[in-house]
Amino acid sequence: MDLLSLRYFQTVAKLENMTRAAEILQISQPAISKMIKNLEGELNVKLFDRTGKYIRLNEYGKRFLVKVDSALQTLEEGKTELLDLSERPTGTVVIFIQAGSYLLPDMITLFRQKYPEAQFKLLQQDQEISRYPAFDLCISSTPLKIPGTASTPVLTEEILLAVPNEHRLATRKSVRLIELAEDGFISLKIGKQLRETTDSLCHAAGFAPRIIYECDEPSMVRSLVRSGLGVSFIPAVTWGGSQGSSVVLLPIEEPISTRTIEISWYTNRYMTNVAKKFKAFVEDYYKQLKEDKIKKEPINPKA
DNA sequence: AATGGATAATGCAACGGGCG
DNA sequence: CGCCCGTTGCATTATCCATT
Repeated sequence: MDLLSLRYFQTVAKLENMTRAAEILQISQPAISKMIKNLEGELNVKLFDRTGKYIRLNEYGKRFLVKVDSALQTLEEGKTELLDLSERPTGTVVIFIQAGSYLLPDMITLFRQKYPEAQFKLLQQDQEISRYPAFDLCISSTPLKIPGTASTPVLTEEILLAVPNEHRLATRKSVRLIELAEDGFISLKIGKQLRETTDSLCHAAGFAPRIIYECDEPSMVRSLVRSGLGVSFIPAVTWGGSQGSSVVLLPIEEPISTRTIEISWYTNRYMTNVAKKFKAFVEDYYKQLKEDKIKKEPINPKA
């Protein structure tokens, strides 16, 4: 008694006609006849009454059909349950976060509204981690120098300059970075990717920035900037739009100042379903972020 | 060797049209 | 109407073949 013969029996029992059952099951009619006979032999009881050229399900057959129906249905349910489970992913995503860290809580919150079973483990750059940490996904703003990884860009954004309202450049439409050579900068700590990016921008402009405040967190940079304590670099999209009424954001004309956020993963490592879903979600999130940003504008209403 | 399938042949019973 | 007989539809049996 195997699944095949049970399925055959089920079809024959419902139609009470072997020929039509064979058509539906896409096998020859004698094959059905043989199957049924084998089944009856195994059960030691006839399942059909044969009267002339017709067959009719008898009492034994009826009883057996009830069981077969429920057994096959249980298996079907099992199948869909597993499918559900794989589409509604569970498990932990390990994320190595090198850039855009302060957006991550929002992303995770949104993602977990859709997939509540998903768990996250975050690795941060400043923690003591090996050179090639084990992660499912990495979010960074400079190309990841880890062998065996692939990546895809999710967002390219302009890096703007934030200056206090009363700053001598506040009414300008745009600035050249070299004009800020003598200004005091509020910046992230060394080691943060944005800091490295902006340092090299300054270097390209021909000066080393004078850092007057060095912060751990973007939020700290932003509040110091709002207080008018210095100038700072602000990524146009990921650090949000306006920095408050006391601050003016200026595009940098030269050098061209952008950064690209990308998401990376190990190519030889199996990506779990939940990681796949999150990756797609992150890509979408940044896309949405940029679209929302474009709708707002202009950058410097005072200019 | 066992299994699952195909084809051809066979046998049975109902159907249906024509004829007495 | 009722009977006869060819036709049709169907299950079964026999044999064979491919796959495992």
